[in-house]
Amino acid sequence: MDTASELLELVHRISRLSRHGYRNRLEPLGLSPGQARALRELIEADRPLRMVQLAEALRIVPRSLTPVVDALEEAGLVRREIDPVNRRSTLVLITPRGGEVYERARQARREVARDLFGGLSPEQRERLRELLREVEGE
Amino acid sequence: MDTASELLELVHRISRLSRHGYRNRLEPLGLSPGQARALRELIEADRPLRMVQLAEALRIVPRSLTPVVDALEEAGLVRREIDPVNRRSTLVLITPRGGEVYERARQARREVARDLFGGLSPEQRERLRELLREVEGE
DNA sequence: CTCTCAAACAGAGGTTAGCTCACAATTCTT
DNA sequence: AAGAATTGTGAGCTAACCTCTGTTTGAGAG
Repeated sequence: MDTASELLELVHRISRLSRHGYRNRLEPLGLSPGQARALRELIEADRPLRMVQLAEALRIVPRSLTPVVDALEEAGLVRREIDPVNRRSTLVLITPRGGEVYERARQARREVARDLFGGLSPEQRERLRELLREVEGE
Repeated sequence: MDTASELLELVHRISRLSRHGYRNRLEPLGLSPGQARALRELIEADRPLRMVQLAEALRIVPRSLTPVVDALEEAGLVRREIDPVNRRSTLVLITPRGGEVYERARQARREVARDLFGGLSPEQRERLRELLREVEGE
């Protein structure tokens, strides 16, 4: 097996490991990894986003975002609001409760990251980050 | 965002990219990535495997393997056979056609790997491999 | 100012890749 | 011989994606 193919396999496995750990740690919060990611994009944007914008940030098609936001809204973590300047659009806003839950989700993510990458030295992590950015960047 | 958390995100994105590319390239062969992986484990084992063994190689529970093997059998790429030495067990065997299709799947995988990791020098790929192996915990 | 076209979202329905729990057949242990 | 464990699968669930359609709304052409 050539190196590149092995890399493919390694990425697949590590991604599965991380999803698994993430899911477990988020479970007590009632969040799925996808929901946590959506919440994070909203927090990081630091302003309400339209569905299309949020979908783009998550690199999914808008239709796939609908059930994610449905669940978050159901849980009272975000709110939908019609965009006053363009009534076709829906703005997604974080509620105070959403902010609180996100803080805990962030903590969970840090723990997973430590579980997974804690075996590497800071220098190794930095090198890994550079390499992966390179891979993602084209 | 700390480095470890960013690594989590990068792995997630790259894994999605690779799955996507892999799926596209396998589509003409009528294979899903999971089916291709099962085929590969069988080929690499170079002997018939029991369901449990194959599931273990793929790191999934046996129940999840059943529909994968169903599809491969349906397509005539593998055959199920009762293990003569233990009639509870099912052996999964590759058919000649399975071997042929796998050759093309392997080619597809190499192409995806090149698309994804082709931007790295051989030394970078090697370093990346070492780091990811470390993370996976051999 | 209307008329058409495009954008934004959600309904309906599909796929892959997992999971658990329950159960029948078989084999192993005592 | 009886009880316990192993093996595979039926039934049924979830997450995370997708496409195709249809409705509402906005924006630009004439």
